[in-house]
Amino acid sequence: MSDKRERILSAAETLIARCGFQGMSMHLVAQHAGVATGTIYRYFADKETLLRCVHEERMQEIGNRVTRGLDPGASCYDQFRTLWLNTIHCLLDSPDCLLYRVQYEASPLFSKEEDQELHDRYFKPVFEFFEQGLEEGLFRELPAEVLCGMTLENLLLLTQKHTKGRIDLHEGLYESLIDANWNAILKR
Amino acid sequence: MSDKRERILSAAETLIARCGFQGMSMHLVAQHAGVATGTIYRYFADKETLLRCVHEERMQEIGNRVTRGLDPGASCYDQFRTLWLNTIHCLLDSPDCLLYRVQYEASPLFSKEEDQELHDRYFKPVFEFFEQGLEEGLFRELPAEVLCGMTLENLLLLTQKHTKGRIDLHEGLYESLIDANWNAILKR
Amino acid sequence: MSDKRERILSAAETLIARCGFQGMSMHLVAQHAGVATGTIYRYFADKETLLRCVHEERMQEIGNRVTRGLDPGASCYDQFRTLWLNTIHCLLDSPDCLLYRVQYEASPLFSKEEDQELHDRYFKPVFEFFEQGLEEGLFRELPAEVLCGMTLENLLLLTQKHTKGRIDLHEGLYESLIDANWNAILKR
Amino acid sequence: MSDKRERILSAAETLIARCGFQGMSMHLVAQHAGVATGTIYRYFADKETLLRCVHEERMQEIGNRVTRGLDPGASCYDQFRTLWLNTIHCLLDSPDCLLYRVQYEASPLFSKEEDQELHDRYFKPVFEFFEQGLEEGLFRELPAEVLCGMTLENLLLLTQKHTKGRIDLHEGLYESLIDANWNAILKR
DNA sequence: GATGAATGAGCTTTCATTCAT
DNA sequence: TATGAATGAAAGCTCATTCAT
Repeated sequence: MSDKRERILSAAETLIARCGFQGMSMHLVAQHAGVATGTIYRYFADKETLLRCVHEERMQEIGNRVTRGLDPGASCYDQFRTLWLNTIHCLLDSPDCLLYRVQYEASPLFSKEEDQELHDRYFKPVFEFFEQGLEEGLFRELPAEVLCGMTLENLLLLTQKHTKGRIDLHEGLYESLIDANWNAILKR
Repeated sequence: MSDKRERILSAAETLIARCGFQGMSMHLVAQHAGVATGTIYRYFADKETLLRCVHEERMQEIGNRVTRGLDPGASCYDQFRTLWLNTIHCLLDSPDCLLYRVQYEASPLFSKEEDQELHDRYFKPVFEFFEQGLEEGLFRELPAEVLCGMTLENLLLLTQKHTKGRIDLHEGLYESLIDANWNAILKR
Repeated sequence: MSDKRERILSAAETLIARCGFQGMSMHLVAQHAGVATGTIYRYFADKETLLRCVHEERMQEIGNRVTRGLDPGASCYDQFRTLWLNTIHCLLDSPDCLLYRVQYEASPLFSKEEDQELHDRYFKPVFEFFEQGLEEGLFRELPAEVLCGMTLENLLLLTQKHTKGRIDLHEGLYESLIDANWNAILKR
Repeated sequence: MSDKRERILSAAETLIARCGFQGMSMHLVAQHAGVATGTIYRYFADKETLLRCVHEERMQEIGNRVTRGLDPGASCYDQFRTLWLNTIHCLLDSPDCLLYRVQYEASPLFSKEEDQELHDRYFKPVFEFFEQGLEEGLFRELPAEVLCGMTLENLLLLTQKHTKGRIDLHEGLYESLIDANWNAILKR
């Protein structure tokens, strides 16, 4: 039953976040998942493959959460709010995912091509939103990737600071932050 | 002679950048530094300590580069431009440093307290700048850490995208980016 | 149905020849035989037993081929020719079999007693031939095993050299080789 | 001190002979040699390299023993006797070496080219002897490799039978065996 | 101080064998 | 009977660390 596959993936994610990429030993993953070491290899060819699968699964999940409820017919600003709030909720809910992603992308496993493909697959609606705003002449003439980086991925840094305890990201700040990010990309 | 200490630190730095956090073995460091394996342990208690020292060195260097030429007497906007340009140059010059930092901060070595201390020590002028702007009522009423995150650390993401080849960060974009970041934090 | 037993034995044989003694995994055998892993254990107690059975099958087959067409009523020299030609044809036809046997006999599986028994069972006519020649006073007074070793098993070495490409064993050499081997054992 | 290298090689050889090629684990080798597992890897890159080194060392040793005291000025028959006696003594003295060699040559490690090179290096005088006999018109017109196989390597089989307890190779048989082998290759 | 050979715990991975279905 | 997912001992190998020189 694929229940085991899930448990292995989940155990791997947790351990990477907790012990770092190096600290994630297959033995530990097996223990946390409640299976024998050999069992992991029934589901994943090797450690690298397991790591890649964790990555892809998480990317998909994040993509889904960030674009949830996005209505292409709504006003540009409303769509922006939806994306922004989805993003911050997603990031605050699963801080492990941050630690994991950052390590994955810094590791030798990571390849530009694969990354591009995953983004295209799971974050397409996000980029389409920014492209649309550009076409309407609403946003600064900067690549959609840049606009996205300055307003949404940006939140990765803030939530990391929050997790580290250096800032306190409470709801009271959201409106000001949304406004700040919106003003950053608005054409003047 | 502390010449050896320097060579060890430098070798470690190079190896982390080249082979990743995991690829940096003490044996390799010794070889690159031209010393015996055991010699490293005269200068650093263990691998963890060596890694921490490399980290601190890097933080100091980056702090220096980012605040270089910052004139507290200049106009707020001019100071902002200086910080912004210093930051982007620093990040584009040493993309390895990004990969390194990200791995370090995600690793179990990293502690909030130590991190706070390093920031206080090496990035004080940066935070003082934002504090000053806040006092003058020029910036949005958000924590200095947040303002800094949205405008300078923000560039970490953009340069990472640049390195990955997903955007092209040429000088032609700088003015628009500075303007975007400046507008983000300006009180309205 | 014992059809499965046959398929398992055959798969094992093929795999040993192709991948070597070490490369033969039970899983692979099962796959090649088109049965489940566990099924093998219905027919053979364990890997060792399977290996022993493959060995015995091979010995029997070789025994059959070597003694094929041997006529106890024919002249001693004619019988010798028959054995010699059968042997070289058998060895050249299945060079894998050599590699297999050599590995088997060198392995801890191999026991003197078992080996003796197999020889008695499958190569009896060969030894009887040499015994008969001895009784007739035709051959040197050496143990039949020695006579056989010097003239027939001997060919194992030559065919191995042939397989390794160090000599070229073409039919043109056969008469001279038969003559050489015959002269070796002839009493003078 | 290279004392350890010797101990490791020797332990490996013994274990291969005793437990078979597969039974020789690096852990066991380390134990028998009285060193730590990691120590083996200071002297040999990996298991394969260790195995190759054992092979080469033994080939050299056997080459030396077989050609010991060979006098190119002596009569052809005397030289033959020297080679023959050297060979049988060498083979009977170190039966491990047989088990080892046979397994090595049957393994995937073995390459024709490497084998050829080792033979050229360590058994040159043996082949030169047979070549000389051929030039003098003394021997049958068969490749030197074949003549050597029929008379000397041939003894490998006999000593194996001896070790297995199927024949008893005592000195009383030597003269008859030498004569048999000599007659086999002599031109008539 | 400096060396680097030696250590051995710990890593990833394989595979003969079992057993619930 | 037959299955094949699951097991876990054991394999080859690495590397942070020590210590006799």
